[in-house]
Amino acid sequence: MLDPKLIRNDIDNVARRLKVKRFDLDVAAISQLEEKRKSHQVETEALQSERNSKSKSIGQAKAQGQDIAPLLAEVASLGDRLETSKSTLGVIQKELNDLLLAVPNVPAEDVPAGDNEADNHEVLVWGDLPTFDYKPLDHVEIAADGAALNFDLAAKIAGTRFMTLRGDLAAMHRALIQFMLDVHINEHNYEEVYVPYLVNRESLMGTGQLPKFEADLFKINDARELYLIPTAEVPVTNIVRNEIIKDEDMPLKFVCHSPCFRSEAGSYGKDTKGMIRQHQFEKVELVQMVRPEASQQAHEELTQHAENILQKLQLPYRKVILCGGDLGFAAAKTYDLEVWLPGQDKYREISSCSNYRDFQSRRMQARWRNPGTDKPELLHTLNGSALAVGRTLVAILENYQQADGTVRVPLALQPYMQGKQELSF
RNA sequence: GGAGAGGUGGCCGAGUGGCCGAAGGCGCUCCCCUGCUAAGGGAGUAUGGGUUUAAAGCUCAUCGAGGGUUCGAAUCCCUCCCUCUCCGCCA
Repeated sequence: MLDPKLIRNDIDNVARRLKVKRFDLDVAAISQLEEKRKSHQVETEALQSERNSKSKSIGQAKAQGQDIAPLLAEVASLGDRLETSKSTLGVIQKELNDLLLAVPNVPAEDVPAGDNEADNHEVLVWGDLPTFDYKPLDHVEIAADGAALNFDLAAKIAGTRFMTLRGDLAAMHRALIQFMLDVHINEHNYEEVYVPYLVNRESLMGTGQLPKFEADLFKINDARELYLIPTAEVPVTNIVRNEIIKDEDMPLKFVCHSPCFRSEAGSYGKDTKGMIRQHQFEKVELVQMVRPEASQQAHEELTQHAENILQKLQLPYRKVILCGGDLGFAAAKTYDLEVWLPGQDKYREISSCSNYRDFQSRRMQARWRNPGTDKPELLHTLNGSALAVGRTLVAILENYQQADGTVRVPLALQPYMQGKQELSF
Protein backbone atom coordinates (compact mmCIF):
# COMPACT_ATOMS: atom_id res chain seq x y z
CA MET A 1 0.00 0.00 0.00
CA LEU A 2 1.18 3.48 -0.79
CA ASP A 3 1.38 6.13 1.88
CA PRO A 4 -2.10 7.67 2.16
CA LYS A 5 -0.49 10.99 3.07
CA LEU A 6 1.49 10.93 -0.14
CA ILE A 7 -1.64 10.16 -2.12
CA ARG A 8 -3.46 12.98 -0.40
CA ASN A 9 -0.78 15.58 -0.83
CA ASP A 10 0.85 14.68 -4.08
CA ILE A 11 -1.60 12.55 -5.98
CA ASP A 12 -0.70 13.86 -9.43
CA ASN A 13 2.92 12.97 -8.93
CA VAL A 14 1.97 9.50 -7.70
CA ALA A 15 -0.24 9.05 -10.74
CA ARG A 16 2.57 10.14 -13.02
CA ARG A 17 5.00 7.64 -11.51
CA LEU A 18 2.43 4.85 -11.69
CA LYS A 19 2.15 5.48 -15.43
CA VAL A 20 5.61 3.93 -15.72
CA LYS A 21 3.94 0.80 -14.41
CA ARG A 22 1.13 1.16 -16.93
CA PHE A 23 -1.32 1.77 -14.12
CA ASP A 24 -4.00 4.41 -14.35
CA LEU A 25 -4.66 5.90 -10.97
CA ASP A 26 -8.22 7.11 -10.68
CA VAL A 27 -7.25 10.52 -9.34
CA ALA A 28 -10.74 11.98 -9.48
CA ALA A 29 -12.37 9.11 -7.62
CA ILE A 30 -9.71 9.04 -4.94
CA SER A 31 -9.63 12.78 -4.41
CA GLN A 32 -13.37 12.91 -4.15
CA LEU A 33 -13.53 10.04 -1.69
CA GLU A 34 -10.72 11.53 0.30
CA GLU A 35 -12.55 14.81 0.63
CA LYS A 36 -15.64 13.01 1.85
CA ARG A 37 -13.55 10.95 4.19
CA LYS A 38 -12.07 13.97 5.80
CA SER A 39 -15.28 15.80 6.51
CA HIS A 40 -17.03 12.69 7.77
CA GLN A 41 -14.13 11.67 9.95
CA VAL A 42 -13.88 15.09 11.54
CA GLU A 43 -17.62 15.11 12.15
CA THR A 44 -17.69 11.58 13.55
CA GLU A 45 -14.83 12.19 15.91
CA ALA A 46 -16.38 15.41 17.14
CA LEU A 47 -19.58 13.55 17.93
CA GLN A 48 -17.63 10.82 19.65
CA SER A 49 -15.78 13.36 21.69
CA GLU A 50 -19.04 14.98 22.72
CA ARG A 51 -20.55 11.67 23.70
CA ASN A 52 -17.48 10.75 25.72
CA SER A 53 -17.57 13.93 27.74
CA LYS A 54 -21.35 13.77 28.27
CA SER A 55 -21.11 10.19 29.42
CA LYS A 56 -18.39 11.13 31.78
CA SER A 57 -20.50 13.87 33.34
CA ILE A 58 -23.38 11.41 33.73
CA GLY A 59 -21.05 9.19 35.66
CA GLN A 60 -19.96 12.03 37.87
CA ALA A 61 -23.50 13.24 38.49
CA LYS A 62 -24.56 9.75 39.42
CA ALA A 63 -21.68 9.38 41.81
CA GLN A 64 -22.81 12.55 43.58
CA GLY A 65 -26.36 11.29 43.78
CA GLN A 66 -27.75 13.91 41.41
CA ASP A 67 -30.64 13.35 39.05
CA ILE A 68 -29.24 12.23 35.75
CA ALA A 69 -32.48 12.32 33.77
CA PRO A 70 -31.84 15.74 32.18
CA LEU A 71 -28.39 14.68 31.12
CA LEU A 72 -29.75 11.51 29.59
CA ALA A 73 -32.24 13.57 27.62
CA GLU A 74 -29.44 15.76 26.35
CA VAL A 75 -27.59 12.78 25.07
CA ALA A 76 -30.59 11.02 23.60
CA SER A 77 -30.31 12.17 20.02
CA LEU A 78 -26.54 12.01 20.06
CA GLY A 79 -26.48 8.25 19.75
CA ASP A 80 -28.43 8.20 16.53
CA ARG A 81 -26.43 10.98 14.94
CA LEU A 82 -23.23 9.27 15.91
CA GLU A 83 -24.45 5.96 14.57
CA THR A 84 -25.34 7.48 11.21
CA SER A 85 -22.14 9.41 10.95
CA LYS A 86 -20.08 6.37 11.88
CA SER A 87 -21.67 4.07 9.35
CA THR A 88 -21.33 6.63 6.56
CA LEU A 89 -17.69 7.06 7.45
CA GLY A 90 -17.25 3.30 7.53
CA VAL A 91 -18.60 2.95 4.02
CA ILE A 92 -16.37 5.72 2.70
CA GLN A 93 -13.32 4.35 4.43
CA LYS A 94 -13.91 0.87 3.14
CA GLU A 95 -14.35 2.14 -0.38
CA LEU A 96 -11.21 4.23 -0.15
CA ASN A 97 -9.27 1.41 1.43
CA ASP A 98 -10.35 -1.09 -1.23
CA LEU A 99 -9.25 1.36 -3.86
CA LEU A 100 -5.87 1.94 -2.24
CA LEU A 101 -5.25 -1.77 -1.65
CA ALA A 102 -5.51 -2.28 -5.39
CA VAL A 103 -2.98 0.42 -6.22
CA PRO A 104 0.43 -1.05 -7.04
CA ASN A 105 3.73 0.14 -5.65
CA VAL A 106 5.40 3.09 -7.30
CA PRO A 107 8.44 2.05 -9.34
CA ALA A 108 11.90 3.15 -8.30
CA GLU A 109 13.45 6.14 -10.05
CA ASP A 110 15.78 4.00 -12.17
CA VAL A 111 13.14 1.59 -13.45
CA PRO A 112 13.08 1.81 -17.26
CA ALA A 113 9.89 2.55 -19.13
CA GLY A 114 8.35 -0.27 -21.12
CA ASP A 115 5.27 -2.38 -21.65
CA ASN A 116 6.38 -5.95 -21.14
CA GLU A 117 9.15 -8.51 -20.95
CA ALA A 118 10.56 -7.39 -24.28
CA ASP A 119 11.39 -3.97 -22.84
CA ASN A 120 13.43 -5.21 -19.88
CA HIS A 121 17.00 -3.99 -19.87
CA GLU A 122 19.90 -6.39 -19.81
CA VAL A 123 22.27 -5.50 -16.97
CA LEU A 124 24.88 -8.21 -17.40
CA VAL A 125 25.57 -11.49 -19.11
CA TRP A 126 27.60 -14.14 -17.30
CA GLY A 127 29.25 -17.35 -18.47
CA ASP A 128 29.98 -18.94 -21.81
CA LEU A 129 27.13 -20.62 -23.59
CA PRO A 130 27.80 -24.35 -23.97
CA THR A 131 28.40 -25.63 -27.48
CA PHE A 132 27.19 -28.96 -28.82
CA ASP A 133 28.05 -30.91 -31.96
CA TYR A 134 24.44 -32.02 -32.10
CA LYS A 135 21.16 -30.26 -31.60
CA PRO A 136 20.88 -29.99 -27.83
CA LEU A 137 17.88 -31.72 -26.31
CA ASP A 138 15.48 -30.10 -23.93
CA HIS A 139 15.08 -31.48 -20.43
CA VAL A 140 11.98 -33.45 -21.30
CA GLU A 141 13.81 -35.25 -24.10
CA ILE A 142 16.74 -35.89 -21.80
CA ALA A 143 14.98 -37.20 -18.73
CA ALA A 144 11.35 -37.99 -19.46
CA ASP A 145 11.99 -40.98 -21.69
CA GLY A 146 12.75 -43.17 -18.74
CA ALA A 147 11.29 -43.19 -15.25
CA ALA A 148 13.39 -40.35 -13.86
CA LEU A 149 11.02 -37.58 -14.88
CA ASN A 150 7.40 -38.52 -15.44
CA PHE A 151 4.48 -36.23 -16.13
CA ASP A 152 1.98 -38.93 -17.07
CA LEU A 153 2.44 -40.62 -13.74
CA ALA A 154 1.92 -37.31 -11.95
CA ALA A 155 -1.19 -36.70 -14.04
CA LYS A 156 -2.61 -39.97 -12.80
CA ILE A 157 -1.82 -39.15 -9.21
CA ALA A 158 -2.78 -35.48 -9.22
CA GLY A 159 -3.45 -33.94 -12.63
CA THR A 160 -1.70 -31.82 -15.20
CA ARG A 161 1.20 -29.54 -14.28
CA PHE A 162 2.70 -31.90 -11.76
CA MET A 163 5.70 -34.18 -12.05
CA THR A 164 7.38 -37.11 -10.39
CA LEU A 165 11.12 -37.53 -10.05
CA ARG A 166 12.85 -40.80 -9.32
CA GLY A 167 16.26 -42.06 -8.37
CA ASP A 168 19.29 -39.91 -9.08
CA LEU A 169 17.24 -37.10 -10.51
CA ALA A 170 15.15 -36.88 -7.33
CA ALA A 171 18.39 -36.96 -5.38
CA MET A 172 19.87 -34.15 -7.44
CA HIS A 173 16.74 -32.12 -6.88
CA ARG A 174 17.19 -32.58 -3.14
CA ALA A 175 20.93 -31.96 -3.36
CA LEU A 176 20.27 -28.60 -5.01
CA ILE A 177 18.13 -27.51 -2.10
CA GLN A 178 20.77 -28.53 0.42
CA PHE A 179 23.53 -26.88 -1.58
CA MET A 180 21.69 -23.59 -1.92
CA LEU A 181 20.78 -23.47 1.75
CA ASP A 182 24.36 -24.17 2.80
CA VAL A 183 25.75 -21.40 0.62
CA HIS A 184 23.29 -18.81 1.91
CA ILE A 185 23.70 -19.82 5.53
CA ASN A 186 27.48 -20.18 5.56
CA GLU A 187 28.65 -17.67 2.99
CA HIS A 188 25.88 -15.08 2.86
CA ASN A 189 24.94 -15.01 6.50
CA TYR A 190 21.25 -15.85 6.32
CA GLU A 191 19.31 -17.52 9.10
CA GLU A 192 17.33 -20.57 8.07
CA VAL A 193 13.65 -20.63 8.92
CA TYR A 194 10.93 -23.23 8.64
CA VAL A 195 7.42 -21.89 8.20
CA PRO A 196 3.82 -22.95 7.51
CA TYR A 197 2.92 -23.80 3.93
CA LEU A 198 -0.69 -22.86 4.59
CA VAL A 199 -1.36 -19.24 5.42
CA ASN A 200 -4.30 -17.04 6.28
CA ARG A 201 -5.76 -14.11 4.38
CA GLU A 202 -4.04 -11.49 6.49
CA SER A 203 -0.62 -12.81 5.53
CA LEU A 204 -1.46 -12.76 1.84
CA MET A 205 -2.83 -9.23 2.19
CA GLY A 206 0.40 -8.23 3.88
CA THR A 207 2.66 -9.25 1.06
CA GLY A 208 0.23 -8.11 -1.65
CA GLN A 209 -1.04 -11.35 -3.23
CA LEU A 210 -4.50 -10.45 -1.97
CA PRO A 211 -6.94 -8.97 -2.66
CA LYS A 212 -6.00 -8.74 -6.34
CA PHE A 213 -4.53 -12.10 -7.23
CA GLU A 214 -6.78 -14.63 -5.57
CA ALA A 215 -7.11 -16.58 -8.82
CA ASP A 216 -3.42 -17.49 -8.78
CA LEU A 217 -3.71 -19.20 -5.41
CA PHE A 218 -4.85 -22.61 -4.21
CA LYS A 219 -7.39 -22.19 -1.46
CA ILE A 220 -8.22 -24.88 1.07
CA ASN A 221 -11.89 -25.65 0.95
CA ASP A 222 -12.93 -25.54 4.57
CA ALA A 223 -13.99 -23.04 7.20
CA ARG A 224 -10.45 -21.99 8.05
CA GLU A 225 -9.89 -20.11 4.80
CA LEU A 226 -6.28 -21.10 4.41
CA TYR A 227 -4.27 -20.85 1.22
CA LEU A 228 -1.29 -22.86 -0.02
CA ILE A 229 1.71 -20.56 -0.22
CA PRO A 230 2.68 -19.42 -3.74
CA THR A 231 6.16 -18.61 -2.36
CA ALA A 232 7.94 -18.68 0.98
CA GLU A 233 7.98 -14.90 0.71
CA VAL A 234 4.49 -14.90 2.21
CA PRO A 235 5.07 -16.73 5.50
CA VAL A 236 8.64 -15.49 5.94
CA THR A 237 7.92 -11.80 5.32
CA ASN A 238 4.92 -12.00 7.61
CA ILE A 239 7.25 -12.90 10.47
CA VAL A 240 7.49 -9.15 11.04
CA ARG A 241 3.80 -8.34 10.58
CA ASN A 242 2.62 -6.15 13.46
CA GLU A 243 6.07 -6.13 15.00
CA ILE A 244 8.53 -3.43 15.96
CA ILE A 245 12.06 -4.69 15.36
CA LYS A 246 14.89 -3.47 17.57
CA ASP A 247 17.55 -1.52 15.75
CA GLU A 248 20.28 -3.90 16.93
CA ASP A 249 18.41 -6.82 15.35
CA MET A 250 18.42 -5.17 11.92
CA PRO A 251 18.81 -6.22 9.23
CA LEU A 252 16.95 -9.52 9.39
CA LYS A 253 18.10 -12.00 6.77
CA PHE A 254 16.15 -15.23 6.35
CA VAL A 255 16.58 -18.12 3.98
CA CYS A 256 13.79 -20.62 3.59
CA HIS A 257 13.29 -23.69 1.49
CA SER A 258 9.67 -24.45 0.75
CA PRO A 259 7.36 -25.92 -1.79
CA CYS A 260 5.36 -23.34 -3.73
CA PHE A 261 1.88 -23.84 -5.09
CA ARG A 262 0.49 -21.82 -7.95
CA SER A 263 -2.78 -22.19 -9.69
CA GLU A 264 -1.32 -20.23 -12.64
CA ALA A 265 -4.79 -19.37 -13.83
CA GLY A 266 -4.54 -17.90 -17.27
CA SER A 267 -1.24 -19.57 -18.04
CA TYR A 268 -2.76 -22.43 -19.97
CA GLY A 269 -1.06 -22.86 -23.27
CA LYS A 270 2.22 -21.50 -21.91
CA ASP A 271 5.00 -23.94 -21.18
CA THR A 272 2.60 -26.84 -21.26
CA LYS A 273 5.48 -29.22 -21.81
CA GLY A 274 8.06 -29.85 -19.13
CA MET A 275 8.74 -28.69 -15.63
CA ILE A 276 9.06 -24.95 -16.29
CA ARG A 277 5.57 -24.12 -15.11
CA GLN A 278 4.11 -26.43 -12.49
CA HIS A 279 1.41 -26.22 -9.86
CA GLN A 280 3.97 -27.35 -7.29
CA PHE A 281 7.66 -26.58 -7.19
CA GLU A 282 10.46 -26.11 -4.68
CA LYS A 283 12.22 -22.87 -4.08
CA VAL A 284 14.94 -21.52 -1.83
CA GLU A 285 13.93 -18.01 -0.94
CA LEU A 286 15.91 -15.11 0.50
CA VAL A 287 14.05 -12.51 2.54
CA GLN A 288 15.47 -9.39 4.15
CA MET A 289 14.01 -6.73 6.41
CA VAL A 290 16.26 -3.70 6.43
CA ARG A 291 16.52 -0.07 7.46
CA PRO A 292 14.96 2.10 4.73
CA GLU A 293 18.22 3.81 3.79
CA ALA A 294 19.85 0.40 3.34
CA SER A 295 17.37 -1.24 1.01
CA GLN A 296 18.90 -0.25 -2.30
CA GLN A 297 22.26 -1.66 -1.28
CA ALA A 298 20.57 -4.75 0.20
CA HIS A 299 18.77 -5.32 -3.10
CA GLU A 300 22.06 -5.41 -4.99
CA GLU A 301 23.55 -7.79 -2.44
CA LEU A 302 20.58 -10.11 -2.34
CA THR A 303 20.60 -10.35 -6.12
CA GLN A 304 24.31 -11.11 -6.01
CA HIS A 305 23.60 -13.92 -3.54
CA ALA A 306 21.27 -15.50 -6.06
CA GLU A 307 23.81 -14.96 -8.83
CA ASN A 308 26.45 -16.70 -6.75
CA ILE A 309 24.43 -19.92 -6.85
CA LEU A 310 24.30 -19.79 -10.65
CA GLN A 311 28.00 -19.05 -10.81
CA LYS A 312 28.94 -21.88 -8.48
CA LEU A 313 26.85 -24.22 -10.62
CA GLN A 314 28.55 -22.77 -13.71
CA LEU A 315 25.24 -21.99 -15.34
CA PRO A 316 25.32 -19.16 -17.89
CA TYR A 317 22.77 -16.48 -17.18
CA ARG A 318 21.87 -12.90 -17.72
CA LYS A 319 20.54 -10.31 -15.36
CA VAL A 320 17.78 -7.95 -16.43
CA ILE A 321 16.08 -5.05 -14.73
CA LEU A 322 12.35 -5.24 -15.22
CA CYS A 323 10.71 -2.37 -17.03
CA GLY A 324 7.70 -0.64 -15.51
CA GLY A 325 5.15 -2.69 -17.39
CA ASP A 326 6.66 -6.01 -16.33
CA LEU A 327 7.20 -5.05 -12.71
CA GLY A 328 5.11 -6.90 -10.13
CA PHE A 329 2.30 -5.32 -8.19
CA ALA A 330 4.16 -4.84 -4.90
CA ALA A 331 7.69 -4.30 -6.20
CA ALA A 332 9.48 -0.97 -6.55
CA LYS A 333 12.31 -2.56 -8.47
CA THR A 334 13.10 -6.06 -9.64
CA TYR A 335 16.06 -7.86 -11.16
CA ASP A 336 15.29 -11.10 -12.92
CA LEU A 337 18.00 -13.68 -13.42
CA GLU A 338 17.52 -15.68 -16.56
CA VAL A 339 19.41 -18.93 -17.03
CA TRP A 340 20.46 -20.17 -20.43
CA LEU A 341 18.46 -23.17 -21.62
CA PRO A 342 20.12 -24.80 -24.66
CA GLY A 343 17.03 -26.93 -25.31
CA GLN A 344 14.94 -23.79 -25.76
CA ASP A 345 17.79 -21.76 -27.19
CA LYS A 346 16.95 -18.88 -24.89
CA TYR A 347 17.25 -17.40 -21.44
CA ARG A 348 14.47 -18.26 -18.99
CA GLU A 349 13.65 -16.73 -15.63
CA ILE A 350 15.12 -18.66 -12.71
CA SER A 351 15.10 -15.96 -10.06
CA SER A 352 13.32 -12.72 -9.33
CA CYS A 353 14.81 -10.36 -6.76
CA SER A 354 12.72 -7.43 -5.62
CA ASN A 355 12.85 -4.43 -3.39
CA TYR A 356 9.39 -3.65 -2.01
CA ARG A 357 10.54 -0.67 0.01
CA ASP A 358 7.76 0.10 2.52
CA PHE A 359 4.89 -1.19 0.38
CA GLN A 360 4.53 -4.54 2.13
CA SER A 361 5.55 -3.06 5.46
CA ARG A 362 2.73 -0.57 5.40
CA ARG A 363 0.23 -3.32 4.74
CA MET A 364 1.78 -5.44 7.46
CA GLN A 365 2.58 -2.68 9.96
CA ALA A 366 6.13 -4.00 10.03
CA ARG A 367 8.35 -1.46 11.74
CA TRP A 368 11.71 -0.93 13.32
CA ARG A 369 12.59 1.51 16.04
CA ASN A 370 14.77 4.22 14.57
CA PRO A 371 17.31 5.16 17.24
CA GLY A 372 17.60 8.60 15.65
CA THR A 373 13.98 9.47 16.39
CA ASP A 374 13.23 6.70 18.90
CA LYS A 375 9.98 6.22 16.97
CA PRO A 376 8.69 3.15 15.14
CA GLU A 377 9.09 3.56 11.38
CA LEU A 378 8.20 1.29 8.49
CA LEU A 379 11.07 -0.96 7.51
CA HIS A 380 11.87 -2.11 3.98
CA THR A 381 11.34 -5.66 2.75
CA LEU A 382 13.10 -7.50 -0.03
CA ASN A 383 13.13 -11.00 -1.35
CA GLY A 384 14.43 -13.14 -4.14
CA SER A 385 14.52 -16.72 -5.30
CA ALA A 386 17.92 -18.25 -4.91
CA LEU A 387 16.94 -20.24 -6.73
CA ALA A 388 13.83 -21.87 -8.14
CA VAL A 389 14.88 -25.50 -7.72
CA GLY A 390 12.91 -27.14 -10.53
CA ARG A 391 14.17 -24.66 -13.08
CA THR A 392 17.72 -25.09 -11.80
CA LEU A 393 17.34 -28.81 -12.39
CA VAL A 394 16.15 -28.07 -15.93
CA ALA A 395 19.15 -25.81 -16.49
CA ILE A 396 21.59 -28.46 -15.31
CA LEU A 397 20.02 -31.16 -17.45
CA GLU A 398 20.19 -28.98 -20.54
CA ASN A 399 23.56 -27.32 -20.01
CA TYR A 400 25.40 -30.41 -18.76
CA GLN A 401 23.97 -32.86 -21.29
CA GLN A 402 26.30 -35.04 -23.34
CA ALA A 403 26.01 -36.71 -26.72
CA ASP A 404 25.56 -40.17 -25.18
CA GLY A 405 22.44 -39.06 -23.33
CA THR A 406 24.09 -38.72 -19.93
CA VAL A 407 24.30 -35.56 -17.85
CA ARG A 408 27.35 -34.46 -15.91
CA VAL A 409 26.88 -33.44 -12.28
CA PRO A 410 28.13 -29.88 -11.61
CA LEU A 411 31.29 -29.92 -9.55
CA ALA A 412 29.75 -27.93 -6.71
CA LEU A 413 26.95 -30.45 -6.42
CA GLN A 414 29.03 -33.62 -6.35
CA PRO A 415 29.72 -33.47 -2.60
CA TYR A 416 25.97 -33.41 -2.12
CA MET A 417 25.53 -36.55 -4.24
CA GLN A 418 28.07 -38.92 -2.75
CA GLY A 419 30.62 -37.85 -5.33
CA LYS A 420 28.50 -38.96 -8.25
CA GLN A 421 29.77 -37.35 -11.48
CA GLU A 422 27.20 -38.37 -14.04
CA LEU A 423 23.52 -39.17 -14.36
CA SER A 424 22.17 -41.59 -16.93
CA PHE A 425 18.59 -42.15 -17.91
C1' G B 1 -12.09 -35.49 18.93
C1' G B 2 -13.82 -34.87 24.58
C1' A B 3 -13.45 -32.01 29.44
C1' G B 4 -11.67 -27.73 31.93
C1' A B 5 -8.79 -22.95 32.63
C1' G B 6 -7.21 -18.65 30.42
C1' G B 7 -5.79 -14.34 26.72
C1' U B 8 -4.61 -6.90 29.94
C1' G B 9 1.48 -2.44 28.16
C1' G B 10 8.70 -4.93 26.74
C1' C B 11 7.68 -8.80 30.89
C1' C B 12 4.85 -10.27 35.46
C1' G B 13 0.23 -8.95 37.23
C1' A B 14 -4.31 -6.02 39.46
C1' G B 15 -8.85 -4.42 37.68
C1' U B 16 -15.71 -7.44 37.00
C1' G B 17 -20.03 -1.00 34.31
C1' G B 18 -18.09 5.60 34.83
C1' C B 19 -12.92 8.68 38.62
C1' C B 20 -9.15 3.19 33.61
C1' G B 21 -4.85 3.86 28.18
C1' A B 22 -5.26 1.09 32.49
C1' A B 23 -2.82 0.13 39.93
C1' G B 24 1.61 -2.31 41.61
C1' G B 25 6.14 -4.77 40.49
C1' C B 26 10.23 -5.96 37.07
C1' G B 27 12.93 -4.10 33.02
C1' C B 28 14.64 0.22 30.31
C1' U B 29 16.06 5.81 29.88
C1' C B 30 17.46 10.36 32.29
C1' C B 31 18.63 12.87 36.90
C1' C B 32 20.10 12.97 42.26
C1' C B 33 22.76 10.58 46.23
C1' U B 34 26.80 7.37 47.31
C1' G B 35 34.95 7.30 47.13
C1' C B 36 34.51 0.91 44.24
C1' U B 37 30.51 -2.98 44.49
C1' A B 38 25.68 -3.19 46.39
C1' A B 39 21.73 -0.24 47.83
C1' G B 40 18.60 4.29 47.90
C1' G B 41 15.60 8.77 46.02
C1' G B 42 13.06 11.42 41.82
C1' A B 43 11.12 11.81 36.80
C1' G B 44 9.93 9.38 32.38
C1' U B 45 8.69 4.95 29.48
C1' A B 46 2.38 1.55 24.41
C1' U B 47 0.54 1.65 19.28
C1' G B 48 -2.23 3.37 15.14
C1' G B 49 -5.19 7.34 13.05
C1' G B 50 -7.39 12.39 12.37
C1' U B 51 -6.75 17.64 12.71
C1' U B 52 -3.93 21.34 5.16
C1' U B 53 3.02 20.15 6.16
C1' A B 54 6.49 19.75 10.87
C1' A B 55 6.36 20.49 16.14
C1' A B 56 3.12 21.58 20.04
C1' G B 57 -1.80 21.36 21.26
C1' C B 58 -6.54 19.14 20.65
C1' U B 59 -8.99 14.69 19.43
C1' C B 60 -10.47 9.42 17.99
C1' A B 61 -9.43 4.28 18.34
C1' U B 62 -6.99 0.08 20.61
C1' C B 63 -7.02 -4.53 27.21
C1' G B 64 -6.78 -11.72 21.49
C1' A B 65 -10.45 -10.56 16.87
C1' G B 66 -15.32 -9.28 15.27
C1' G B 67 -20.35 -8.19 16.53
C1' G B 68 -24.13 -6.78 20.45
C1' U B 69 -26.32 -4.45 25.13
C1' U B 70 -25.70 0.59 27.46
C1' C B 71 -25.72 7.60 27.95
C1' G B 72 -21.00 4.97 29.04
C1' A B 73 -17.55 -1.63 28.24
C1' A B 74 -10.92 -4.17 29.79
C1' U B 75 -15.33 -5.31 32.83
C1' C B 76 -21.96 -7.87 30.73
C1' C B 77 -23.85 -11.05 26.20
C1' C B 78 -22.83 -13.70 21.36
C1' U B 79 -19.44 -15.68 17.53
C1' C B 80 -14.60 -16.76 16.18
C1' C B 81 -9.21 -17.26 16.94
C1' C B 82 -5.22 -18.50 20.05
C1' U B 83 -2.66 -20.50 24.58
C1' C B 84 -2.40 -23.91 28.74
C1' U B 85 -3.90 -28.60 31.62
C1' C B 86 -6.07 -33.58 31.49
C1' C B 87 -8.06 -37.71 28.39
C1' G B 88 -8.18 -39.96 23.42
C1' C B 89 -5.62 -40.44 18.71
C1' C B 90 -1.09 -39.93 16.19
C1' A B 91 4.17 -38.81 12.54
